[in-house]
Amino acid sequence: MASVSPGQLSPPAATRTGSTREELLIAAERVFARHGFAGASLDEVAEQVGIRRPSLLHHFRSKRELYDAVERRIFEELNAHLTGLEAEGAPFERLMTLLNQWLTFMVERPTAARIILRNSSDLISRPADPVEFSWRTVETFVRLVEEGIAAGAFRPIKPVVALNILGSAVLSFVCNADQFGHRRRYDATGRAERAEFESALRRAAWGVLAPA
Amino acid sequence: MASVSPGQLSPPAATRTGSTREELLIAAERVFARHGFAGASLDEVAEQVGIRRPSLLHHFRSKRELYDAVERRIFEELNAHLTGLEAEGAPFERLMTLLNQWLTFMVERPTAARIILRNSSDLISRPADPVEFSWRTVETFVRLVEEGIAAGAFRPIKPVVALNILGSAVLSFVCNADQFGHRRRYDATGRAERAEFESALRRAAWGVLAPA
DNA sequence: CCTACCGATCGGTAGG
DNA sequence: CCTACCGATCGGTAGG
Repeated sequence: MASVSPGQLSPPAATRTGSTREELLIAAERVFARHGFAGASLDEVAEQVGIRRPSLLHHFRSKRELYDAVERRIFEELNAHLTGLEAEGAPFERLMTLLNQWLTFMVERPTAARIILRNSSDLISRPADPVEFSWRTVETFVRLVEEGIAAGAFRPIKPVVALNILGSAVLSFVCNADQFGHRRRYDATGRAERAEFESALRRAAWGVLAPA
Repeated sequence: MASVSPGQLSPPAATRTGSTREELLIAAERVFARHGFAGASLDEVAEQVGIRRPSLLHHFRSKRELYDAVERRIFEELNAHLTGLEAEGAPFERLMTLLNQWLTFMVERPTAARIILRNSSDLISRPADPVEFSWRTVETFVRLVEEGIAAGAFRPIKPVVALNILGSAVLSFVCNADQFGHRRRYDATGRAERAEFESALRRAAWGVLAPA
């Protein structure tokens, strides 16, 4: 399967690291994040890897399949990034650990944040169940909230209400850095900006969840 | 300009209320909300009004111009929907008035919520300044926060941080009703659901803004 | 991994 | 307001 065709250029990835499939997923995440599913073109993805579209379609049989693989990969790596949630800490601290790990992941990977946020605004992107890939992420959050309620540490709130407020805040912080006009632009990767947001997010979470 | 062509059917809008331009804007908002800018087709918009695409392009010279008109209309009507903000109430109550009016508007007009939320995930949709249409809405929120800070009623927080958390919460509440899987589906127009969200949003806002 | 090709759909224009 | 048409681009396939 090793290619020996002479016309191989592969300008983007110097020294050709990783498998072609992996390179395609990375390029596709970038392209889907920028243009959305409908606006993305397979030609652009293939070009970034230095191959042609039919070769891409040898690895992924359709645009939908490529998109699904990108999304699955994002949530797998997000979940793999989580640690310390099973510990015996206080429910609120465990929830903030989760939120801060989400935040770290999204800040370092804004393409993922864009793709996940778009899931909220795209009605029909998912043919079947919209949680096909995100359910584990959602369940982790919901479980922490439910355990906190059961322990009397949180008020009895519907977990998705808290998720709507706190989860979308993380995504918006990352995605909106350039969306409020040049006068209000900020750097989501900046230390001070992150610290201010993290502390505001913590206070929001406490307001939402603190027992009455 | 009154059309007398015999092939006129106009099945969607019975009794032909409103101008064609107005009908096009309504249909376009629905189509753009569902498919996004790239995924929307002018044929679908025209068909919903009972005309052909070239006739649509007589009213709006391009897809971009149509989209811009939809977005401008949304923010105009959102701003027109606001009342009681100049009153002499406490800063926090004025801010909650604003947020609750946003919430009412978005719940009653989920197509607008979807289009605005997509502005966060679409990087390149706006050629020039991303706040071309939303700046007045953003400024209203920012001003209320700044006045609250000046009055000592709020802690000194960067207004966009509060906007990221509280504004996106409103949009997510409306847009995510069906995005957490059928087991966690909710009705964003329901009285109880709204009441629970509104109270959680208020507590989140207080957590974010309350003086240290 | 490629070239060559397919049908479908797109936004937009010409002209009346 | 229409029909007819334009070039461009799309996802996907054939075949090697």
